[in-house]
Amino acid sequence: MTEWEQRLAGAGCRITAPRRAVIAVLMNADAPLLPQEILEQAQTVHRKLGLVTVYRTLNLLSELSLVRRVHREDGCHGYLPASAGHRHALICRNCHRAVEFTGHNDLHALIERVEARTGYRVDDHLLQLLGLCPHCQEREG
Amino acid sequence: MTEWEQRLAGAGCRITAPRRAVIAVLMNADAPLLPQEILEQAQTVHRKLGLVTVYRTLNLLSELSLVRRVHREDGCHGYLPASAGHRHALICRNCHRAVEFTGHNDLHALIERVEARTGYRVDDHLLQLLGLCPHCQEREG
DNA sequence: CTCTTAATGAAAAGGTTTTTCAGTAAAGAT
DNA sequence: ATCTTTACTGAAAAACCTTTTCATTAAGAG
Ligand SMILES: [Mn+2]
Ligand SMILES: [Mn+2]
Ligand SMILES: [Zn+2]
Ligand SMILES: [Zn+2]
Repeated sequence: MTEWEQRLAGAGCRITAPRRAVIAVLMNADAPLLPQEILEQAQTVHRKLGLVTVYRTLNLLSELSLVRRVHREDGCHGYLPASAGHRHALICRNCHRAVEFTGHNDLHALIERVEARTGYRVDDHLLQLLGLCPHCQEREG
Repeated sequence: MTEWEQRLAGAGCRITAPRRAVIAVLMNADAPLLPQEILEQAQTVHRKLGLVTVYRTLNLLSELSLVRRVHREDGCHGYLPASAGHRHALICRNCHRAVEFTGHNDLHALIERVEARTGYRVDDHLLQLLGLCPHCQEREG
């Protein structure tokens, strides 16, 4: 039983074959995957898997903070395995490989300045970085 | 002729009644508007306006950096009038009133640290803050 | 093994955004 | 003011993405 499956079980959820197939695909993903892409890859393991179950499993894994949802310019949402704690995603705009980073200090300072200037109280944020990974820099430069 | 209309004309675009209606709504917006909301408000000025033209005008205004697109948790995109330069949006999660802020210094420092740690070259980012505006803090606290 | 009910998949619905295309009107030329 | 060109428009349809519904299945406790 993987760590993710233990977390599911701990939350009172059943460990089913469809969920295992989705988890197997997501756990090793190094780029954000769309629900449709997850379906196609996971169906090689569990042929009967349906797209609805992919969406339901993604919602479940998101609630457990096992995956992170990233916003794409085209309006779709991709999903990545998430380390524990509050992290953000940096995504290669060429090969889409993603890494996580913590922006805690700089972001906290920024948020305090903005709060002081605007009078707003900030309690959440959305931060994603986009660029070229080392590999794609070589191929392009 | 408004400033926005001058920018459109300068880009070689025609100033039409549908576009004027969309612009009139967006120019004075203080919260992100959905295309459907823009349609409804703009139709009080130009009855025949269609949703397709709202989308087309939003793309046009985005390209000219006259409006900024904000990402909503529900997956839709709202649109706000945008000041010149690179700004970000801070949105009240209660009344949705939005203000802009510049995150230049803190964000630049953060990005340099992330570049050094990951080897990625960062060339774009997505940052939005969410919280309570002063008005809604009073009503809630 | 039996039982309960959470979970599943197919189909349908819901919602947003884009494409198509025939008709319209903006704006430069006459 | 009228003509001409063609960018622009709106209705309809298509293309997507995501959620809801509901009859069926199977996980896992007892
Ligand atoms: Mn988004
Ligand atoms: Mn953060
Ligand atoms: Zn790359
Ligand atoms: Zn507010």
